Amino acid sequence: MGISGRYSEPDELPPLTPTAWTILGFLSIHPRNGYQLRQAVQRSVGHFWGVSYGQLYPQLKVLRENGFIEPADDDSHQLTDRGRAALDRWLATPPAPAQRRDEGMVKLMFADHAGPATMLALIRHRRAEATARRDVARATIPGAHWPPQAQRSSDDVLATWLVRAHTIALAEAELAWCDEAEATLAERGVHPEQSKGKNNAD
Amino acid sequence: MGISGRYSEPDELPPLTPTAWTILGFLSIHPRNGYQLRQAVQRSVGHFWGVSYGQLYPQLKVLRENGFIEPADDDSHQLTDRGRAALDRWLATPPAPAQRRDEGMVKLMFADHAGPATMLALIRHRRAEATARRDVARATIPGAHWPPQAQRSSDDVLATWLVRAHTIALAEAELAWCDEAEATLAERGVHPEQSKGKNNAD
DNA sequence: CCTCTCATGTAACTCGTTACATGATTTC
DNA sequence: GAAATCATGTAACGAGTTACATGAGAGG
Repeated sequence: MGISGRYSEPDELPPLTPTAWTILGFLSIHPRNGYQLRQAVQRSVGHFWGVSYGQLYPQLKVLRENGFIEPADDDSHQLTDRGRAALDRWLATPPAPAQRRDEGMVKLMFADHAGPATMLALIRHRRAEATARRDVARATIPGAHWPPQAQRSSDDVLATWLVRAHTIALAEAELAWCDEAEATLAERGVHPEQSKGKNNAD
Repeated sequence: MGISGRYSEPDELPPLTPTAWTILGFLSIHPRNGYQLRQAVQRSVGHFWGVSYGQLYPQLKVLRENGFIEPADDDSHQLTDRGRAALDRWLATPPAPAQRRDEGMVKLMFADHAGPATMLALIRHRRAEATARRDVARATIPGAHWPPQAQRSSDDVLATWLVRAHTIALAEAELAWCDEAEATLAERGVHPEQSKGKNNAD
């Protein structure tokens, strides 16, 4: 609880969108322009947090109006003290429950009706996506994300390592589930070659 | 994918929202009214697919206008043949990529700056949510979801079993990650009591 | 010169949620 | 007869995406 610092407004946070806070977070590592910001988000948290240009520039404006960021020497945006303090308070509040929107899982829910081929196709689609996610995360070299002049030593590496490990762990769990699911289907006599649709490669 | 039947429109799907298709999917199991529909969705796919009342009734209307559902004897909605055919085609198309909106992970990304206590709090919050998810899924008895008169025997059970297994698998992976994360923090001598670290290499 | 990447923005739109409004029926 | 649950809807709002518009600078 006890935040002791006093700023122009008390303990409460301004009602920024989660995306605005995310932007603020990325700027807390080092100043960037909008374009670099977008790239950094895509690269590091891309598959559990998206920021489109349609959001990015308006939100940057909002952050500027709140006095949380200011223009740096070059054309990049940098955190102000107010911004840093606000970010800290945001980080200390419990996160909103994670949301998922998993259409593939919904389809699976009804796919038995459409036939085992459809079911298998869904599982393989999922496997392909999980594999890609895992491989991208594996290929990521921790600590090599940001330009050297902005390195903030081992702590940053820890955070990115945790995020990366999370991505890999969930992807692997997904893959294990795919194995299990396909095995269960096979057990029940369902095989890829059998039945209606031969699935063209997707 | 050889769908041979001919309906008033050719192979292409009408541009329904994913939510509308989901509703159609649930009605393909057995007729329900809006209220029951919502409950079923919440219970079975609640944490990767939400349907609010603000969407539900308008989408039911859309489905009705498309001739995909019709009123049953009681006040429930039931699938038409057209509806069933459309559902099958939808199921056969590749699912949209799964989306996530995981604020907790984003916070973690910047939490080292705010201090190890914040980091630990985030991990524990995540652990609590994952535990709850896993336990709810575990407590679910497969096949007991829907009224007996509508049982469609083993296939439906398979689908729900797969979904349930998926939920449990991902939740457990999340928990394993929490263990690992906390262990890593402990290894580095990071404990909740320590306050904000030294940063700023610049 | 043309194309690609960098860079910044806006307008229209979609999807979805929250909060509200209403009333019937059941249960205590 | 009060409260809870069942049941159906709508209006206002919010967040985010897509597509568009524009232009600078670099490299072929």
